[in-house]
Amino acid sequence: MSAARRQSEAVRARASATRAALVAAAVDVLRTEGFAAATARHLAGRAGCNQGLVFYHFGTVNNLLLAAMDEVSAERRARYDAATAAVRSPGELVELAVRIFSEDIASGDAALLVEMIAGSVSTPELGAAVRARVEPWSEFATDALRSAFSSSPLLGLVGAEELADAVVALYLGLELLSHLDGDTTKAIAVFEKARSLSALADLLAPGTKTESHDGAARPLRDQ
Amino acid sequence: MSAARRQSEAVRARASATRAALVAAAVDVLRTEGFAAATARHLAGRAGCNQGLVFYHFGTVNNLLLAAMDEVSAERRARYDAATAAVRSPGELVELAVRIFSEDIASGDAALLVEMIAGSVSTPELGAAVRARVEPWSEFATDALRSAFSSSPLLGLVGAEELADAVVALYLGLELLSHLDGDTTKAIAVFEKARSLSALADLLAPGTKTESHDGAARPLRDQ
DNA sequence: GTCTATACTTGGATAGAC
DNA sequence: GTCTATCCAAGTATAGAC
Repeated sequence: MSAARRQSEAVRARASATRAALVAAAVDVLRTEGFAAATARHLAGRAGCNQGLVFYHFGTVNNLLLAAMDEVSAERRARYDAATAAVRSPGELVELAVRIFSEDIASGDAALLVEMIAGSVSTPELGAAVRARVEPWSEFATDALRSAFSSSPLLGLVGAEELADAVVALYLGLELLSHLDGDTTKAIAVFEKARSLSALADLLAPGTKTESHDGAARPLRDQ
Repeated sequence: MSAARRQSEAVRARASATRAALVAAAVDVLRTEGFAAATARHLAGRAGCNQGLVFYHFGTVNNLLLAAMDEVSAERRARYDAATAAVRSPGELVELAVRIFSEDIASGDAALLVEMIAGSVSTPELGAAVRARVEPWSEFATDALRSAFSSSPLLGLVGAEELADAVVALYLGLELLSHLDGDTTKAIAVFEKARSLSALADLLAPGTKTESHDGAARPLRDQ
């Protein structure tokens, strides 16, 4: 390997580190300080690099924010997919949803989403891009519901898409309320009730493939 | 009445007209262009007056935005109170909620609320004031649920506060989704399903104080 | 690729004339 | 009370040295 080649790789690595630092800073700022605080200067400061690099690497601040969305979307998708694979009943899906909602509100991932959607109201050029990044989550929720509720009569009454949209809306709305209160009391209380309702539903629907679970999601037969 | 007195009243009237124009402009901008677009210059332009008057009358832009919140809160509260007084069953409350949600998403009142909550993330000094203006709506929803579901077993299962918070969260979340899509298709679909579910619930809960009404949710036994 | 410096724009807020 | 003029801070974006 030539010296020139080695250097070009080092340069490339540093550039990619800068890009990653900027994306990480954008994720962090969107999570904790909101859309309006996500300025080029502030993000570059957080990333420990110069303000001009935002424009060099991403062209515009908006593009950096979209890259931040993509970053967390990838993480979340991987987590969610792994978790839904183990779901075997409506009750387990509710249990999983509660866990995911709690984690995302605590981590700020939900806040990031809300801030980008709400921010895109005042930044029309973000609208389509943000929409394209939120839509997959409605589809994900729809699929998860269809799979977990396949033997339940519920989807015959309400429809998987509608229920999925309601769940996504609840996710976003609970994030707004949690931020407003500065704590997750309300969200947690809602989660608890959802849990007990779903347990009841499992009892009333003997035709489902429910197999029960302990605290988190483990099937009974493994105990 | 002295000439001086007449003039001072005219002056006062003009001042109050300016204040009202600024508040109306703030309401309009928050509804349609979002939090970030609500700047002193833009609002004054909409109100047809000078930018400095924002600070003369309200001290800060934030105070003007809070006045805008108060304005629509008063309107909405009057409308909601009148409508809930006529509610006599869970089904009617769901019907009313659907109407209110639809109206508020169409008018932008829901958007105004969402923008102020999301905007307060980046403007911490707004946090407490916005919270104080949102909290009454959770209480309103709690009262409406308690009253309409008094003879229903549902509140024994989930609790009025938790259900109210979930409803408020759904309201906020559906607004976010509706804005994102640029239409209210998803929200309307969710509403339709809520309607059919509540009709079913009314049928299954014969102990409720349902007394029928024209509209869409009339109990079967009256037909 | 990264930095410094800078041009340009927009926004919050105040002073002073009317 | 309202307007004009202005200050100052903060933002986006680019040019050019390293």
